[in-house]
Amino acid sequence: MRDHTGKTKYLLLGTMARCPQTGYSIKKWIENEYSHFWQESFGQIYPALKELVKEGLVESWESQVSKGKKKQIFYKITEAGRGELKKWLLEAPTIEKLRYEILLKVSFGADTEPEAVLKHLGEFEKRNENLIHEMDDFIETFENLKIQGKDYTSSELTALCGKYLYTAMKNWAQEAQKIIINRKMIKNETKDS
Amino acid sequence: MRDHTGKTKYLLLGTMARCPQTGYSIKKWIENEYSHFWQESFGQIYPALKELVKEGLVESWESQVSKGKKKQIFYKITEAGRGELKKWLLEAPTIEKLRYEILLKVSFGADTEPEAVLKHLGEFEKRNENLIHEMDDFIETFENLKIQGKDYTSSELTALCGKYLYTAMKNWAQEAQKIIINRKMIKNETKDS
DNA sequence: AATCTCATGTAATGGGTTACATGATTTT
DNA sequence: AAAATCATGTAACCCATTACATGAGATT
Repeated sequence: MRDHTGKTKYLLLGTMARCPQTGYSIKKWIENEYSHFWQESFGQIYPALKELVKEGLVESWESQVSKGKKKQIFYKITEAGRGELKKWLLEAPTIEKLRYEILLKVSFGADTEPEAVLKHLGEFEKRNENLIHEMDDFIETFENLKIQGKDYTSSELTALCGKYLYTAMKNWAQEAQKIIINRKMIKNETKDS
Repeated sequence: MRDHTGKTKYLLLGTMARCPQTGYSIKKWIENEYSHFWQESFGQIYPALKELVKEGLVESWESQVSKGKKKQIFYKITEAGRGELKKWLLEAPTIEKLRYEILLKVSFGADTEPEAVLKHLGEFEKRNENLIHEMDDFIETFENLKIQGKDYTSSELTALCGKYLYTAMKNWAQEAQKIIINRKMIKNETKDS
């Protein structure tokens, strides 16, 4: 009885905890809400949904294929599903493994290709700056919605995490550029003297 | 002529750019130097090394199996290998995909299981705090080595990135806990009144 | 008419970890 | 003598992305 789905299963259950979903709506939801920290493809989602039905954690039904309606399969979390979700929520999250290719390039190239590395760092800085703005916009939107009485705490927390993370990366990129430039200057001085 | 190895290839070339290595020494090197931002398993490293030899990017030789010496296979980067490494260094690094399971849990659980989420966040905060200290120790070590004339810029840059990142995550975790607690209090007040 | 988005799905491939196998040498 | 570390490697498995296939409905 293996799993085939890793954490996908719980992500699906989590989105369904709010309201019934289709595979497609879940995909869109993840893209909007989590794309910065999580991603799922259709190749994962559709088989995982079927698996969840088999396990009795969700129920499904097809939408009436009447005029002007395309086929849709809706999925709703069951009580057993809520139990499974809660069980997972109580477990300690696994420690994330990061893979920042830019760090490898900085690491290997700061000495041999400083110009290229500086360019990468500059672009990295800019990208993170843009992401910070994105997060700010998100947060503002949520603030406005909150005034209208709706609750967007969890979306806000996610966006806030993004803001902190991207700010850190932007600042690091700036600092790293300074260090590399400094080092280059020292080298050149030594060479000249 | 496919690749089978993703970025592993370049990591191997990068480590060999400094000095010849064995598969084992590369593994240890990565664990010490990059474990926070990159990881490779033997199952990746050994086949990739053979592939690199086939491609003419590295040369290999076995150490003499004389008394008190176990078999080791050394790998040295070739000129073609350096060319390949440089080519990769000039390319823009791919955008990293993050997967923070804790964010999913915060997202799904802030409402239904606030206590569990607060616990996760507390542990996340502590873990990141420890990592900050680790990074500080690294940086200090490098500073001392620098006084002795050695160059550890790239290691320093990596550690600095870690410091920035882990600090951001620690701060976010603190902030997130505050927000959740606040929200719980407001909810309870509303209920009481 | 063409194209875009909605909607569901499968197969191939890629990339990576884990478990296993083997054996020497070093440390306790 | 036992355990840990050094050292190399393979096979199984897992997880995920990408490409492909299909077709309806909406838009340009």
